[in-house]
Amino acid sequence: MTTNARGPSTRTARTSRTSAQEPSAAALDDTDRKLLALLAEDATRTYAELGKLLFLSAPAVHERARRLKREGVIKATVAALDAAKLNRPLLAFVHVDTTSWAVTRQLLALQELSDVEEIHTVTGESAMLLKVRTRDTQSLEQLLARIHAIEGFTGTRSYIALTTYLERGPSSNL
Amino acid sequence: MTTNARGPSTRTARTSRTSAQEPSAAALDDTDRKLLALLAEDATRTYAELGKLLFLSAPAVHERARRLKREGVIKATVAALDAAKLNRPLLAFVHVDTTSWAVTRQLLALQELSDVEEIHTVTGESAMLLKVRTRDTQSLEQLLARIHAIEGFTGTRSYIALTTYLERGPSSNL
DNA sequence: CTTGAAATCTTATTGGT
DNA sequence: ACCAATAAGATTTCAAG
Repeated sequence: MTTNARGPSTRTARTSRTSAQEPSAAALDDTDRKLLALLAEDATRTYAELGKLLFLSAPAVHERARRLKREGVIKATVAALDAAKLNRPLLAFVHVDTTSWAVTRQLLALQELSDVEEIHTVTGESAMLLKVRTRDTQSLEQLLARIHAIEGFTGTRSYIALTTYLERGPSSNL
Repeated sequence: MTTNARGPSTRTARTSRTSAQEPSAAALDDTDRKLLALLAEDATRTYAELGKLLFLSAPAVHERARRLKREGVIKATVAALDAAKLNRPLLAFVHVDTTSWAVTRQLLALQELSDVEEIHTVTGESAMLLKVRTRDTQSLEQLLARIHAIEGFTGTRSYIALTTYLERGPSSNL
């Protein structure tokens, strides 16, 4: 009988149907979450390196990664670009107050603009929230002018970011 | 003499010093921007495939990608995770009104929480803006309670996202 | 799941145009 | 600056325990 240094009773939570998860939520064990955290930080690591960090073999890591991609937990592997280096140092959050929800469709046309990073409908006094990144204040003004050209909203309020202390994607809890 | 189908006079804007760019901005030509857009969308493509799309050879693409990483335009290559699959379906933007800037330091401790995705100081009536993603409204309430435990702020206003129509990172203009 | 190994593909480099 | 070809390395897949 061989002693297993990395835990003989590693239960896989995936196979246990103890609690019915929400429809869109995936069943993940601690190793999955640790792997996701590592890949969310740097996806260029080799499976051998990941295996070392996770105390697993390379093929095992590969299989997990494949499953997570297939299940959609990993949506994509993308390059994270530096906005400042792309001549977009000005980050702003724009609240758009609309009178009717019909205006929403008009605002969706803004996703064509590369200045616009996020478009959400939100609760509260404003109906929509935009995260935009422009070259300078003039570019921001042009964008606001374009929004103002659309009929059916009360106005906009812009919050310009002075310093960004943290900016990352969704991370797994562990 | 051979006819070059992909444009014989492809000027490289990199070598021309026509306009003094801002210190942190990198000099990029159209091919660079197109490459960045492709990598920002899907970084798992092979250099051969990228070469096809850019009408370049694999080594040429590789050299450009290497330079862009070295210059910091490409900060990292990361896995984009699905927040809903990670049991974080609730997205909210929290405006924090503070009386003094000294409170900023306290709020920076929040970056330890995996719920918090972004922390900015902003102009306008509120001093700080947080982008948070929680499992449910109760988790959001706990987070807000933690913020309220800090002294020296007027209050918070939360905007809960109902639908996210667009969410992407910084993209290159072309 | 692990180990080991083989096949395939990608990446990195060299020299040449 | 790009291309072609080579060399090196990684990923992926398979088999056996």
